[in-house]
Amino acid sequence: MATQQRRERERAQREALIVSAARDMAEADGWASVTVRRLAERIEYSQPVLYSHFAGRGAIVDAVALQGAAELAEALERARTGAEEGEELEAVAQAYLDFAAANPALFEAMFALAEGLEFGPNAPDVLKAGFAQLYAVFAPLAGDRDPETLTETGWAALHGLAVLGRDGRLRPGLQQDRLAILLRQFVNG
Amino acid sequence: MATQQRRERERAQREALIVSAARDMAEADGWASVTVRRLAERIEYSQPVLYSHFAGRGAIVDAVALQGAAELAEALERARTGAEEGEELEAVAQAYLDFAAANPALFEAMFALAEGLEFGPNAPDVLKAGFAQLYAVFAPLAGDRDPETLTETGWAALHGLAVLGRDGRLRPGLQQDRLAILLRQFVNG
DNA sequence: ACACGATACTAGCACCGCTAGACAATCGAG
DNA sequence: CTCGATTGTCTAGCGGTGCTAGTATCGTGT
Repeated sequence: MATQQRRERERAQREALIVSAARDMAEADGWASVTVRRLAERIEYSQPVLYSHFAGRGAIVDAVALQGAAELAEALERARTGAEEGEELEAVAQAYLDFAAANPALFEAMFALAEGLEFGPNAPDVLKAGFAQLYAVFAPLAGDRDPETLTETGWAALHGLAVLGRDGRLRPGLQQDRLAILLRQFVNG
Repeated sequence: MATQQRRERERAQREALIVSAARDMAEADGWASVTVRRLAERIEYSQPVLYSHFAGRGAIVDAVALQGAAELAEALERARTGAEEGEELEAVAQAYLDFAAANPALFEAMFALAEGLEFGPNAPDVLKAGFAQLYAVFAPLAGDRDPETLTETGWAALHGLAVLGRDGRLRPGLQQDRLAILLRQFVNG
């Protein structure tokens, strides 16, 4: 019946609403302030409704993290394909740092909070897509070394810059300089 | 009076007991399982006693993080001074990764949980001491670049390797290869 | 011996994640 | 069109959390 489809559509819409509300709240006041109660009030439903969509609070965080992974992959791809020839690495790396700086709570969900977000061989496609973007710019530098290992190394270096920078553990205002240093190490190695 | 001193000594001892108990529990079952109630039961005191030592649960985490910073600084220094000439960088970098792998909960406290742990100019001495160890091995590679910025970059790269590796986001068993790649980029740059 | 100050405790607050059971709205069969 | 059945939502409440006010107890100095 058509009614059934409308139901499912509305349900999917509400699920998206939950995820985006959680994300907004986290980005505004931190993940600690994202409680199931407040989230329920925000979307104007009672708490059990949330549990009909997600297994628990953790699953909501996971959903936000997954959304973040998708957006990150997209941002990296946009940066790479939109870059001048020969400047893809700089563009992608910059996009990674920009993404982390622009969406700190989202980044936190992806790399600190999410428990059910699998990496490795069984990782969701969006994660693999993100890694593929990094691979596309790092692998050409591998030479005789394993390109995947080199990509992992480059990613980790970039990631460290992002997280330490976000937490105020590196001197502010010098992120560009650090990125320049890092990339020079990689293109010259 | 001498009694007063004994009191203070016992008090300091109990404070250390709290910190080490929290650390042990976190390392054994994760930080989520470190609740004030369980911690109180573990040290065989009631909860308010904890609050006479620390402002709250967060302050206990901070104390653990500070202890971790001290141990990390010590481990790095030991690695550096104990290394063969010319291999200080490898030794220190390896020590950093080993420390993160051996004390995941401690590392989490330091870089994800601690809220009251200041970095930058007002950072506690132990943190500066740790950075100084990194500076000692990275700065010589700076050439015409700012040695502090290069150190920050090297630290970040190393840190990224540590955290992504710890969370299972890089293929296991290849940490050595990645470190080798990373260091080669830095010594050749 | 006794009053006093320090110290630890019991009990309870508001809030958390989560869920059982009651209730209402919608659907399909006759 | 009516009436069970099913689906969906809500109210209320459980155990646990961080934290604290008020009470009792203990050791101390006079």
